[in-house]
Amino acid sequence: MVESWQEELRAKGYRVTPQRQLVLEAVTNLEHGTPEDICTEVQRTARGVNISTVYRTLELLEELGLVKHAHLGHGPPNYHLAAEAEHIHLVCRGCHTVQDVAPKAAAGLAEVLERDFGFETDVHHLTVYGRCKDCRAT
Amino acid sequence: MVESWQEELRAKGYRVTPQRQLVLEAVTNLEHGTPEDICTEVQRTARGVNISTVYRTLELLEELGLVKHAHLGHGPPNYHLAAEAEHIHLVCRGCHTVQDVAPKAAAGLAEVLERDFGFETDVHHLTVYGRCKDCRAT
DNA sequence: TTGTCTGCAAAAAGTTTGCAGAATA
DNA sequence: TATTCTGCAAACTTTTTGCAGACAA
Repeated sequence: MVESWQEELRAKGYRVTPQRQLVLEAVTNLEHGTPEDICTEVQRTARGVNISTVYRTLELLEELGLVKHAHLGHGPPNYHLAAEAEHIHLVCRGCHTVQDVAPKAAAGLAEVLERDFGFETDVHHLTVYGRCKDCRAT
Repeated sequence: MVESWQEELRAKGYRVTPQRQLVLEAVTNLEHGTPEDICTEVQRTARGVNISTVYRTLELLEELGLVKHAHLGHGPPNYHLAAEAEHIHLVCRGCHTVQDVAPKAAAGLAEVLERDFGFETDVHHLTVYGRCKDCRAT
């Protein structure tokens, strides 16, 4: 059976707090968000939640395997639910939009890296920079 | 004919300074380096070159197309010569080492993204996270 | 009640900017 | 000589940490 994450927290000696629930909800709602975004989202419900709590909570949730993060360029990291289907991020260096793509596009790459270098690719964390369709047209 | 970068600088109204030459040499020698690394390398030759000069110079050199940078994870960006053969970075999330790989490994990925999404992949800027051979063994 | 968690404030790390003097063209 | 460039210092942004009081178990 699948334990709830709350039970998992308690089992490990951590505590279930409103802040932790709110941060997880915010990550769920935003789909992709920076710590700053998440903090803002959380504060729509509960004012006064501190940014440092958001950082500490994201670290904890990532340790538990509930959320993951990716680096999408210059800015702060980008968090989303680990439960979401894994995907590749396409970042356009023209308009800075982020597009999600199914991981099978990178299956060949992962295979080559595995075979030739013994490298296990974390496809979920793959970010591809380039130019999107729209920016190439203009 | 190919102009030297010094002539290109002058032609654009910029000036050729010892600092700019040293930063470019440092990027050449280090192959991969953060602004901090580059600053340290430069200071082996010329003490007193300031980190802010390094940042300003890297920005200029990138604008001229002489260097490029990639984001290899949590830390600061990583600069190298644009003239170097393009390559993919494999970053191990265990030991944080960076391995360079020929871009042809990503040819299939680039092709799929081009065909299905009209996305032009900047292979040079591609960073793949995962676990290296050594870290998987232990 | 016990020990963890939070908010606050301060410290770190990385990067940018303003300005006066130094250096290039 | 006329600008551009540099070093320094200060400001800024993002993230981390220490600590005392608040809260979950």
